[in-house]
Amino acid sequence: MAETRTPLSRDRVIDAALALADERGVKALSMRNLAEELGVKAMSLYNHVANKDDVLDAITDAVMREIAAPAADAEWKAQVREIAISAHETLLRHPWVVGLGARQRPGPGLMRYGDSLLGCFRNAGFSKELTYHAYHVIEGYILGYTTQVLNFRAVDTTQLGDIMDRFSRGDFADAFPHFTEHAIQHIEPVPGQEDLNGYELGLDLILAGLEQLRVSGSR
Amino acid sequence: MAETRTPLSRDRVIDAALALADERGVKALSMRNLAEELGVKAMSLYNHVANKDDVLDAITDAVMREIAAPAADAEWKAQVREIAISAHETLLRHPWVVGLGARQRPGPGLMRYGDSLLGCFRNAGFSKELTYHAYHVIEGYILGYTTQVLNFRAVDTTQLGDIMDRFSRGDFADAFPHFTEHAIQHIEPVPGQEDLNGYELGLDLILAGLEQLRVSGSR
DNA sequence: GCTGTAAGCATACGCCGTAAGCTAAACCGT
DNA sequence: ACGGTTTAGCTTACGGCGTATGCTTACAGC
Repeated sequence: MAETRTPLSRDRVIDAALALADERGVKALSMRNLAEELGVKAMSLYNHVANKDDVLDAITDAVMREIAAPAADAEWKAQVREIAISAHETLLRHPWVVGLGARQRPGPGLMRYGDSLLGCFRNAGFSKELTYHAYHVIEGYILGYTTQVLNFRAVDTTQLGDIMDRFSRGDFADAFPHFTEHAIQHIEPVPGQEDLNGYELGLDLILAGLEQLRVSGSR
Repeated sequence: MAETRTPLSRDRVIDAALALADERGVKALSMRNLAEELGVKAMSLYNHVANKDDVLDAITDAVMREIAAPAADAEWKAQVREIAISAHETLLRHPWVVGLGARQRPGPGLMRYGDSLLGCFRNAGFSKELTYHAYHVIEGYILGYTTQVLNFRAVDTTQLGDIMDRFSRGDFADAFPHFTEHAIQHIEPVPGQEDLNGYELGLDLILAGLEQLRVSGSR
């Protein structure tokens, strides 16, 4: 009978946008596609969101909310480790987030995430100044390492195993032997190579370094 | 008289594209704008480049060529340090590069850069496996930390000191005290806070950690 | 001088974000 | 019950984008 469809709302728009970005990539997230997904025309969306940037801000912040908060009673390194691993996994699950760059203003999701990370340091006795830098170091590492993993995945998804062939064939071995060696490690992982997780290796090394600064540090 | 303009060439197109991206941002780098900059119509560019992605690949690789190669006789940590700092500065000089993500195929500039970095590790006695991970860790850190700095700059350039006011006023202090504290450190740097360079602090901490793995490491 | 080829150009297609104004339905105080 | 106001959604349109297609012009080699 009456084909009454549920009306739009900001939340429905944002949810659909997040799903669309996850399923078809951020490039397919246009206002027209998003509207179609909702059975509506593009301009109708503007009754519920300010503009596309507003949508991007909102879905980014929604992703940040997925990052785990640490167990409150754990030791600081374990807490930061948990957050960092959860952030890594979350950003891998929504590969388009890191490509968006920083959205204009921090939303509540980002603030909650940042606050819990910063809290780990402060509660462990890190000084204000050291916390400031420790936060940037960890954040940089999480963001950068994750971006690299995603970049690599995006490249080999997009056809072009032919560049891999060129490495395997040794086309660049004379000019760039180390780079060739590295490329081949990517192409033909040796058994056991991925046993030790590169992300956690770097993470633990940073945590150990920060611990040293903490105990040594009036700073 | 004969207003004979110098003809187009791939290099002229790429050079102009790099200049345009630096001067007006990557958003202004459209085929139409680029053509106009060269006194030509958009489609003429396609006689010299395959498509826009080709242009982006090329200017990205050109930037990579600016990163310094390390002094050959230095100790490995000093070498990696020099590369990492040069990479950081180079990427800050061309703020659009990190926003482009990984281009499809590595060009000679990236290969030379990667090869010299990997060479530092291999020549210092790092095993193949440890080098593989050390490279990712350092690369991730460089990329991520630099991206953060650029994100922060982009945000405060784009108007919106009003969000800063909200932090200064303490609007979020109850819900997110640590994040508020951190935001205020950004807004009102304490004298001496920037004396210690956060980037180098994290970098040295990673280098020290890698050194430990190197000496301890059969890995 | 003729001809083949390459460089530059004009036009056009299907995308994009969104400004402006329209219509129809829902809600309101009376 | 009714008139007026608000709202949600739609239509149309503008100026931008990357680039496919096919034309014209100029020059190179014979």
